[in-house]
Amino acid sequence: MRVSAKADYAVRAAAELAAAQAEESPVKGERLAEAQDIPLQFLEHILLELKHHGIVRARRGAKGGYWLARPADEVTVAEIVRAVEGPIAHVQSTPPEDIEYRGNAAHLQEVWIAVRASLRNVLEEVTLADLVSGELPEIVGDLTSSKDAWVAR
Amino acid sequence: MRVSAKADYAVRAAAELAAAQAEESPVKGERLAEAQDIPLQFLEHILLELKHHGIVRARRGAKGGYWLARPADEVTVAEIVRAVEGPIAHVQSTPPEDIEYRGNAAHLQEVWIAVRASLRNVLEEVTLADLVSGELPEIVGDLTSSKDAWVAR
DNA sequence: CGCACTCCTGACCAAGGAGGTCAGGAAAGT
DNA sequence: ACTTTCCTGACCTCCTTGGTCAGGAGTGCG
Repeated sequence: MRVSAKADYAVRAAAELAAAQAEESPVKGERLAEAQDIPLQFLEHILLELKHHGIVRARRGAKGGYWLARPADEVTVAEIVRAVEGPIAHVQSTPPEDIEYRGNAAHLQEVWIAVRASLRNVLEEVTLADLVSGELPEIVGDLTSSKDAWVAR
Repeated sequence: MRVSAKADYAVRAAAELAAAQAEESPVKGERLAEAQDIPLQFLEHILLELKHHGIVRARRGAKGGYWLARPADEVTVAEIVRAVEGPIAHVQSTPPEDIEYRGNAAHLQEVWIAVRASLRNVLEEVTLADLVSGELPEIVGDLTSSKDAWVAR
């Protein structure tokens, strides 16, 4: 139930690309790496994965670089996380809807389904445009408004 | 963002213990392992962790076994997951409230906080008693009622 | 007491993932 | 031709996952 460095890096780099969408020229990997303090060579692997998933485009050579394949308000955080981490909220590497629980754990499946749904409610609502502008969807505001949400347990 | 086998096993075993709370004698590890089809020796390690976290108690010898340290309606799924997996929704192994994001990713922190809060909303609401009875809290019903929640993406 | 039973503990192990680095190749521009 | 930048695969170290194995220590019973 943790977020990997890769996913964190991927979202941050994508946020930079979203912000740069106005400029009509691609952004170099080096600039992304510096802006977000991410190891360059590792970042390029991540960007390649995003490219393979159709989230990002790239061109090589002088004046080359990366840019978003779609408008920033059509790319969700969920997409990016899935591109680099795989499916969200799998249990033992299988999707919760495929698991059959026995005995007194029979209803555990519904709990894991609910967990996945609640993650989706956040991650699929937030777009890169939201992230860059800081105007996050209502659900994020609701969830973060409680003081409780900001303390560890 | 996945649920480990260990966490899944731990919750299932705990559910069996919750159901057995009426019988006034401890439950053997072997019986738990068979009821939930969990490798016995692995399960005993897990039960030991739960014991160290004060969730479970145990006695050895003939007529020994495990039982819940508290009533089943006072033990949440969140507690069990934390006992075996550690803190929920950490990013790069640090809690989201301790991370400082720069540049265009500045608001990413709020997103991860919201992710954690939404997980807590589910995992801290569901108790072992809920799980065994099948009468899950309202929030779980809300989240699982949509057909959408049951399909992969 | 002695013994069977059950939990308790640490060591170990194979496979894979996390989080990178390195070296070289292939397109694009000038 | 040459530089720039992405593209790709190989490699690396450390840690986690999902276990197994061997033995020790407490508990109850005859």
